[in-house]
Amino acid sequence: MKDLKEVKFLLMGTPELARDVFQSIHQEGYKIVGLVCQPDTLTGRDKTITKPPTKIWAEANQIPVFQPEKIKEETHFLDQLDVDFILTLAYGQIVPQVVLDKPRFGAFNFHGSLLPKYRGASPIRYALINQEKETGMTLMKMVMAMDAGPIYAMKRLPILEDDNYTSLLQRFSTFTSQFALQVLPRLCRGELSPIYQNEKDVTFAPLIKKEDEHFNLSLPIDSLLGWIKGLADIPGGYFMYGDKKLKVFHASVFNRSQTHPIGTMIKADHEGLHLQVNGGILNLLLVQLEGKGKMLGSVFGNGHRQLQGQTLT
RNA sequence: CGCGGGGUAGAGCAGCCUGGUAGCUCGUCGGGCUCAUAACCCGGAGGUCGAAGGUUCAAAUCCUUCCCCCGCAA
Repeated sequence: MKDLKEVKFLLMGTPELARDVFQSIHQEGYKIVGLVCQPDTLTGRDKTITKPPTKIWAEANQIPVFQPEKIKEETHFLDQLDVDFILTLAYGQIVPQVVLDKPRFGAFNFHGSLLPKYRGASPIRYALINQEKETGMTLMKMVMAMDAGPIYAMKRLPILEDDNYTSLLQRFSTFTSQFALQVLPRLCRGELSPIYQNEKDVTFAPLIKKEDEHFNLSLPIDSLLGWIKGLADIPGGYFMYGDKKLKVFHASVFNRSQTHPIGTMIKADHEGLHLQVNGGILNLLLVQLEGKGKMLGSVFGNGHRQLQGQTLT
């Protein structure tokens, strides 16, 4: 490959993380021939049309945008394109083989885990849920099986003690941008060699479903804390208090004693909220009752002292 | 007009159904106790009850309209 600036990339990605990384690639001077992202959606109580972050960025930079409803069935947008590499990052749809075959030098994916761990839709969240000490980004060649292709490059990222999904995602943004800029020149020149994934070490990070947002009180306290971190701040997991959701965005282990039935709100006053869970007491530090605003556990407890002694489910 | 919850002192809540001189906790200010304190005791300040209109002798409370916040659904 003569000049890196002549290599034609087709980018595929939808959320903020993809936008930030794509922006770095673009600013570095790489030639972007198009962006593929999820369709616009109607969002919010007033149903306003929301464009994906990557689309907003692409439009601002005069990059052609393609938003197939189902890329499995709509690939005609490829006809007009001349593509050397496809780079995917959190696109949101399974990419069919006919698309993977389009680029001259292959389709590659940035996946937010240390493959072969956490194949699937939610690798970053699952690293938090399982209380991993580190995660990372993997550049891999795309094959039809989800996240199963050979690894071309990988970079590790430590997970901090007080990380949640929001903070970790934010660090992933700059981290992945750097990683991409380091690795793209070598990819273009064909200097990276594939390492096949060891199927024995494969684990999965499936899409987080609605019901997963309801915390499972039978889980041990550390696991529960992992779920709180993995779901915060968006969408935020919850316990049920009566028929209302009580979201918990931040919590800590108060102690590891078990003196009450699981789910008992041992303490609810201006000093805080203490919830008995399996194997310890959780100090709920940032909560939100359905219909109300987000507030500190101590502030919420101050106005809801009747919660003391009640049971969450 | 997608469904639902809510807007009451600086903060978080109760009161509203069954109209009648606005209450609780925290904070704040002053005093007391104490070696001391974020602890405890006593006292005070602070509210046009989201906005406008209506019903009534009387509206936080009932009716109408509007504004704003939040959960869900998409």
